[in-house]
Amino acid sequence: MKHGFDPTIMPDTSQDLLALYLKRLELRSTLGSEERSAILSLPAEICRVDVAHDFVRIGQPVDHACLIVEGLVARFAQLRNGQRGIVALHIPGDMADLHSVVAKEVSWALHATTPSTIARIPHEALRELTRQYPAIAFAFWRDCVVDASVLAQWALNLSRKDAAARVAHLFSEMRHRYAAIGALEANGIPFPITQTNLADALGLTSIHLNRVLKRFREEAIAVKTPDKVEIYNAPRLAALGEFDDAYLQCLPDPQPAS
Amino acid sequence: MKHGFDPTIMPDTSQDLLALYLKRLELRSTLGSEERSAILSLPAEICRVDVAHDFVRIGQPVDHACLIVEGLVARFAQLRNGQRGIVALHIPGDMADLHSVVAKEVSWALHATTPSTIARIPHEALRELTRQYPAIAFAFWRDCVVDASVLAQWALNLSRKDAAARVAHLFSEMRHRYAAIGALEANGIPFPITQTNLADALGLTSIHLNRVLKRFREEAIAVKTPDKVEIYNAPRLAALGEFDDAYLQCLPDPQPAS
DNA sequence: CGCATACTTGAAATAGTTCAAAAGACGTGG
DNA sequence: CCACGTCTTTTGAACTATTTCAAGTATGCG
Repeated sequence: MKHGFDPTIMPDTSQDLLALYLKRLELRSTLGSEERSAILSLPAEICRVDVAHDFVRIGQPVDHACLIVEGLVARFAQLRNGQRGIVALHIPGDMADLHSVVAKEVSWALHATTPSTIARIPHEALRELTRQYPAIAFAFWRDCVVDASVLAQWALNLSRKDAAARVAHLFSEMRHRYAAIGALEANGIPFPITQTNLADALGLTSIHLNRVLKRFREEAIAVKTPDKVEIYNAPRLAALGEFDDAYLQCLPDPQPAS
Repeated sequence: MKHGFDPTIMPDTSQDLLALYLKRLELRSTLGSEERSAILSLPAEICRVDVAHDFVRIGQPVDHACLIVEGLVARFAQLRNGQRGIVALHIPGDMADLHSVVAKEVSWALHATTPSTIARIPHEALRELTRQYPAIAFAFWRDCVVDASVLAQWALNLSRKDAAARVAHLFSEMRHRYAAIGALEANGIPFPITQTNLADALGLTSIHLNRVLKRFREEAIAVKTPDKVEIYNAPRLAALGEFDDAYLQCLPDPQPAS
């Protein structure tokens, strides 16, 4: 396991995985039946990835994109000098590095914050689909644009909001995204990440984040446990973080997943 | 001029504009001769835009993308409550809102920080090109990905660097980008932006930015004037900002424009 | 049971903000 | 061409959010 992979191939479940991804695409794009079945026929190789392990590294050439099937994955931007920071978090259904299909060079790392499952989809298969179906090309391109939109929102948070608002915004965003894939839990969301990693993503020290979390706990707004965030006052959280879901650009809404 | 436009059509120069854009695309993508001439045949409507005026507004439906021909344009992310901040700066040759070709909703505003010239290219023409030429679809998609890469880098700057490093990084980035379009001046770069707007983009108060600029002036690193930045010590600036051009993802380099 | 990692808390230091105000640039109309 | 108002830049001083340093308490794993 020198790459941190356990590249067990499980072809019988790949339909399910791709259905997950298809559902994700259809959150934002309209596809015809031919295009749908083309997506569902993509080849996929399932891997388990270790926690705290970069399964995509800077500089390393890649010939596949990673669909998150289960778990939580952090995307790190990294400078040549090694300095790095989390710039995005990916949940099941996200194709974490769709960018790599068209990017010359991988300029980020992917890292599981909890033991996770990913599906590796060959770039060439994705490219072939975009050549055959312009609608799929648009859907991929659009998903990259939404990813950029999330990033822009995040830059806005970092530059203008204080610590509490940033935490509140991120919790609200994750809540919205988990809701979109039908994974809201009774009173909260899965969020298996350490305070250290969370602080990194938020541009805070873990010490300061800890104090903010303490405040949220004391004021019964939200409680972070190792694996999840229990949200007791979602409206308050959204207000604190000045959260507005427009930037996630979902389609009018095909009814909330029951 | 109720829209702040002066929609003078100058068809005779549109070849030049599109050549500018083609050159930009070819910085990162390889195109065949058929594709090249398709780009050069795009329809374009030239407009002058007033300084300090949003020529693309949130919510406003758009049916065209804006190619910056001359000047400097800021992209603002904006919340529904009106709070906004600069998340990107665009120089000539940039298609500032290529995203809008595939985005359902425009979630940012474009605003000229100096009197500028833009060319409006109809979405439908751009879409038609991507349907006909997969290579062009890849090139557009790739440019959006690079835009996201710049944004990720910027998020990293905001979350981990102090004021001086952020200023130094932005100056270094702009220098690199102006160099790529062959617009480096003798001892500096064009940068027609007020300290207030620059501070906004950097996530600083204009007061603090002013003190950083003073320091750079005193230490003979760089001097900001209303219209430009004179750079006296580019290596120092790059080191201070820990600038590493990899994220701009240009191709191996077709020789620096003389 | 012991070691490593994650979390929590306190106190001191500081980068950056806020408030306040003056001095310089620039265009407009008298 | 000068006076005026507006906008930008510059500077000072007080304040505060966040970091840094330091230490202690849980928690989980071999």
